Amino acid sequence: MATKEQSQAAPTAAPGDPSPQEVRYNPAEIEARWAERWAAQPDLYAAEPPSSAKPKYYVLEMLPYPSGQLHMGHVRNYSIGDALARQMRMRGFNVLHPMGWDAFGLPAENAALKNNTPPREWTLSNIAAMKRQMNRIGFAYDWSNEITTCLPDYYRWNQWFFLRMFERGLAYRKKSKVNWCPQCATVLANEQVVDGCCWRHEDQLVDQRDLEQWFFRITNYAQELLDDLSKLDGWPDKVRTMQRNWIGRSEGAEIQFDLEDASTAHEDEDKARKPGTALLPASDQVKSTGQKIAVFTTRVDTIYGATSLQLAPEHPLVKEMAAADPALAQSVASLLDQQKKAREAGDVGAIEKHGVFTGHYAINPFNQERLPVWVGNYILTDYGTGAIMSVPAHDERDFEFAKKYDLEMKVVILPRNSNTVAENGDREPLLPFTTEDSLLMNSGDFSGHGCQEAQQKMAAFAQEHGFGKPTVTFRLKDWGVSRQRYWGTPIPMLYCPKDGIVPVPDSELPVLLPDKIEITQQGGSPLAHVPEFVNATCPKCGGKARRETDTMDTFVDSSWYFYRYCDARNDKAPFATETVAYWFPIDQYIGGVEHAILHLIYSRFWTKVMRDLGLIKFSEPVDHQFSQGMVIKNGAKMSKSKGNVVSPDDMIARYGADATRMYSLFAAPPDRDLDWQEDGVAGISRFLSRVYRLVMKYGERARSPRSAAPASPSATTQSLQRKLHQTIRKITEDFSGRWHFNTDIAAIMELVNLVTGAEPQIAAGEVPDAVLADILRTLTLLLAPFAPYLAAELWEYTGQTSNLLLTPWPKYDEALAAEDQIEIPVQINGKLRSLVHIDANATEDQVRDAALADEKIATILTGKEITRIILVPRKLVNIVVK
RNA sequence: GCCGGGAUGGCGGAACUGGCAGACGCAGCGGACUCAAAAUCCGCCGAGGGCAACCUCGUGGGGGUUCGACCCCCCCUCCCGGCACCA
Repeated sequence: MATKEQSQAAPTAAPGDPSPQEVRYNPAEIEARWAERWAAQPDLYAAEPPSSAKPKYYVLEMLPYPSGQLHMGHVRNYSIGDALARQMRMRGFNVLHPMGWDAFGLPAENAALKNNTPPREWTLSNIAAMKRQMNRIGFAYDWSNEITTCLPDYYRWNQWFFLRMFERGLAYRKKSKVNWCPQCATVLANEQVVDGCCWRHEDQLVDQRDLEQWFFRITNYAQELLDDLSKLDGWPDKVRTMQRNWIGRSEGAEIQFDLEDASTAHEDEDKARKPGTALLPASDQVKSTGQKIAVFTTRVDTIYGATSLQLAPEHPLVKEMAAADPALAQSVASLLDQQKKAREAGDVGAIEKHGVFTGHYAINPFNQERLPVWVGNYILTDYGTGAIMSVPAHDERDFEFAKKYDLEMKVVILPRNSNTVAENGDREPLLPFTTEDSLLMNSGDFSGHGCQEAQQKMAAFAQEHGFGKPTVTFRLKDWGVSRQRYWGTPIPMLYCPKDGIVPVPDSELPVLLPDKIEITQQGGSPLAHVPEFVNATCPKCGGKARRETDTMDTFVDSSWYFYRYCDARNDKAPFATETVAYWFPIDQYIGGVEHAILHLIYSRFWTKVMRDLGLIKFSEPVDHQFSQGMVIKNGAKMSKSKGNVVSPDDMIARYGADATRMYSLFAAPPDRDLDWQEDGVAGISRFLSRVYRLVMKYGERARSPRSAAPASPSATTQSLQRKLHQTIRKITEDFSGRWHFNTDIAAIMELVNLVTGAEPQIAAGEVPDAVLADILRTLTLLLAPFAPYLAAELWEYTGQTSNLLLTPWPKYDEALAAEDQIEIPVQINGKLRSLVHIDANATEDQVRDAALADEKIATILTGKEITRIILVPRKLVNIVVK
């Protein structure tokens, strides 16, 4: 692929002996020329089919939303992946390195409103622009597998999966309270609500609305999603911890409390409204209403300390009670109102606790005590059963609440090493003692047991007697996927007056998203205003049916896109099973940590569903996951609102793509935040310029070596070769896991500095041309993953005609890399006092003798008594004296 | 509050397994080249002291383990990220 004409077309690349002034690194010219050559070979970076004899390697970067502009975060993400993909290819792997577009989503609709541009056009032109940018930077993508999620050949498979999930009960419809963003005019998943606000509109408080919605039953997989985290050794602990917390497994017990019949419960209304005094044993006359209140607790061992039940304001029983009690209805309403106001005032997390006594009592099944039933604003509706038993003595929140409303507290847990209540204080708060070394008291037959033991016994007891059971609760909730938006995948469902909810038959897929639609700001689903879309025929009865007008959450698109990359043009199935079996799991996935819980949980869920559908045979899609740090500037994440955005285009125009991407790898290790400093890019550009001039200067000697290697190499030759092989070793080892590209680039700089420093010796003929040629070519190969344009240019200049991308990665020679002389620090009492130079193979005795013989050391040691000498082979000598 | 991650020169960072703290780059200073500037090249560049050889101090703070600690242990401060009334 390298042609003489092209390299000679470069004004600075004329062979001969250009003087330094004439040779100038011109990235714009070099990069434009190579970009053109690469563009002419569309399959340059294509993966080989599964029949390839090479081992496979799937490197994946998170696909971008096509906003129209790459930002520095993308550049960093993709530079990491590209360096890896290029190196793995040079190391002989069959590399799949695809790219695509997460192309559905709200911004397209907003743009449509603003500029009157159809979302499809807007999106596709953004994609074209970003693809140009990516090619300009020189990312080695296999575009033959490009996917665009907003096109029917992709989203039809979203619909296909939806139908499969519907068949298995994994997609279901229910009316539920959902998070509603007034600005987006749509529902948000729990994962898209941040601090009570919309993830896209930081100041927009999320409303709660009751809507019929489609859900994916991700909770069916909660335990497996949790368990499998421990197998993901190639994932950062941070991400695994975040997912573990998000899934939020709690072991405990569910206990049923009988609700007392209000008509017989209390004769004295006043007394009833002061529930603190009402903790009486249930008398025989008390009748159960037959209604039960189920409570979830992780501390059933404290149940003898329960002094009330607390229901969430939205609890169904509260609604029932309020219906019969206008005063209560009013109180509950004001409770909710207060809560809403507090949230609007910006309170997130815990707000002040309020509660209302319902006038009802429930019976503690363990001791038959009557417990007043309250409504508490601190009880979460959608966690556990939406009701708790309140144990003020041993729970901080219950304590706070009980103090405020003057409810009784009963101490039932004592630390093992104390005997009396007094010793632990009636002091406040009587907070939960650690369960390991505490015992139950005042707990009937369970008194004296350790907490953990009691928890098991009491849950079992409840189960035996039919009023409870051990249970596990998850924080994770089912994934609400309905969105009242236009620009998304239509949900392939029909509503027939006769047959109810009817799935669209596979043969009618895809349900096409209509192109012609007027986007307006009115609430609800835009598709509902398109009669051609809404009006359909019921496949069961042939009568009129109405189409579902909501579209799918765009996280559906990204939950399985990396499977489609393996077989993107398949029109019979989402992918061919064998092809995916070859490429999966993804060897390395790289992306921002902001996707640690949303995307990375959904896609794990999707994989497990696909396994259960028989499409794949494994349970986890990603072998190694890497979360790169953010790109920040002046101490803040780059953002339009902060005005600290640096445009990749600017950087490329000024310093070239090589310098820009290389700086993004040099300025910090990839997992840490990167502080963007333009002077640093200039520094990399200077370095590349030095490399360029060096190769230009000696390229001719590399092309046609005149001097052969002499029998015994000069000291300069040896030191250059040593450094060269040390550098190959360092970078090769680093790529297999450590990924400290910043120090790899620094190592290349050191090598270049050493060669530059040896120019007088090179000029004096001390370094044979063959060695020089080897150094320059190897340097070029080492540079290739980081600065592919310059590497390609120099590779050709040194007379190589092979495709750099497929040229084998250099191998290092341990013998050449080995130091023959080493420097050993000599310490006295741990303080550095001298350095001795000694043969690398010196024995311990020789090292010790050399250290003691050292002039400085000998002087300091005069008159001192040596008590010990510590000798670390090849590392140091430490002489301990009195 | 809970769970992660972090704090090293003027700045970004290096030191891989407890063994020379500050690699590499940026900024700065001095010099060469130039009529001059840019570019390039060479030198210096943690703090304090000393004419110098050198000495002392130094990795957020305090303690500890060790012949030896940026690294391990205990306590504390601050910064970043995630979760947050999850019973």
